[in-house]
Amino acid sequence: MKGTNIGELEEVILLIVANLFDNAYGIEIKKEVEEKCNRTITISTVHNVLQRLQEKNFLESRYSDPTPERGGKRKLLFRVTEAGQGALENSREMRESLWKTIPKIAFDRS
Amino acid sequence: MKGTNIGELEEVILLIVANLFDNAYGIEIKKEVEEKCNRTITISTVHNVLQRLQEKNFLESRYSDPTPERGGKRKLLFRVTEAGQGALENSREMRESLWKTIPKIAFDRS
DNA sequence: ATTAATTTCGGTTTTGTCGAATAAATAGTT
DNA sequence: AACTATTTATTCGACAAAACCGAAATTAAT
Repeated sequence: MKGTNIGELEEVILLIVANLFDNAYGIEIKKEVEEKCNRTITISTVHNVLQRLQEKNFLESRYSDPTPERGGKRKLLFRVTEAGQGALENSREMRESLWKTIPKIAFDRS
Repeated sequence: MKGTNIGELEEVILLIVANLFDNAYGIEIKKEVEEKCNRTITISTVHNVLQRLQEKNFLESRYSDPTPERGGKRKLLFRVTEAGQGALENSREMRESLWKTIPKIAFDRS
């Protein structure tokens, strides 16, 4: 991959960020990935991917204000960029077009 | 990933193998990936992924007879296994469900 | 100080990638 | 028939990028 492509986990995290809308930050994203995708993932992995996605300009981020709870330090909030949205739509369309042309017999087992 | 997960390229190659039905072998797969996904890829990459997919039991293979053309040596033909089909369906459903719940506003830009 | 929520750092394994080597078949040449 | 190009294919060995984790650092509230 030449830096412009999008990996499997990158794609789901992009999708999760879009879903989380204005509460998309590390820990919340980790929770959603685990729930929605039925898989475990560490917070370090999430942040690692988030950073790569930002370097590729598929995500942008800003810091929130700290919340008034114990340990409530400021959060790094993410949002999908226009480029990110484009990448998401491209891979969706590409895969759907492949699904459409799979011959019926392909999945028959004898 | 503990060997049971499926990468981005692994997924498209699985899809292409299903599409190619009974002519799914290295070079043909390479051509299809390049056409359908609008990206370049070497034959070594294709074979490498094919092999991993087989180790994961998402693909099975058999040798064809040689074809009667110049250099027409036997081909290694691939077919998606039941497990492979399952993996494909799972990731499709997972992504579609994420798409469905993205709030309308998420992709609005101000 | 201590505790809690969050992100950052350093490193390992798995996936994605390629160039070059090898194998097997046909066509042409001697 | 035996050899040697040429063509279609797959295998090998190596490296880069993506996926992954444990532990350290940071920041706010108690």
